[in-house]
Amino acid sequence: MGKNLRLKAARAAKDMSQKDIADAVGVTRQTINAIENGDYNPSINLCIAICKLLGKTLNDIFWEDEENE
Amino acid sequence: MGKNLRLKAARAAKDMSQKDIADAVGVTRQTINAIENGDYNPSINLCIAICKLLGKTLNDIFWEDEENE
DNA sequence: AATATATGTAAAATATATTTGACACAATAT
DNA sequence: ATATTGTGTCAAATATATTTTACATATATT
Repeated sequence: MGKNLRLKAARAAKDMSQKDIADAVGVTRQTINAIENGDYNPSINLCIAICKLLGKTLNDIFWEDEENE
Repeated sequence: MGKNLRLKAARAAKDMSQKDIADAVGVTRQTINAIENGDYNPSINLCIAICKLLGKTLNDIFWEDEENE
């Protein structure tokens, strides 16, 4: 899978580090790093928690269609 | 967690059984059943596969906001 | 030069998603 | 009556997400 640049951008927009996100949603820094780098396949609940923290929706960050791919 | 009635409805709209969905996305019937009944926390890739199969987006089926909750 | 923060990565352990096999029940068809 | 399809559920096994610990590099700071 490719990198999740939309996540990286949304995080940058909030000026939060990977560790900030991790602490806020209750996972480790490595998990957030792996998601951003597209290394794996997180659970939907984790995705939802990240989206809510960043003020985005699932489609904003994790859905790929014509507009963002 | 509560039941995922939006998934159940989208499936009904396509006249597909739980097993039909399961076979099409490559998981077992029990997994689809558990997701519909809100028993657990599927991976985002599985959610995406289900959405694409049903012609819906992540927000349609798995995102909870003011409109659908 | 030394310290701190942010990121990338890896191996082993643990938690949990998912499978497999099974049984039950209701509705429908033969 | 019995066979079939769709659903709900459960226990044990397997696959994989996530944690823990650790090391490396780059950048900024004192």
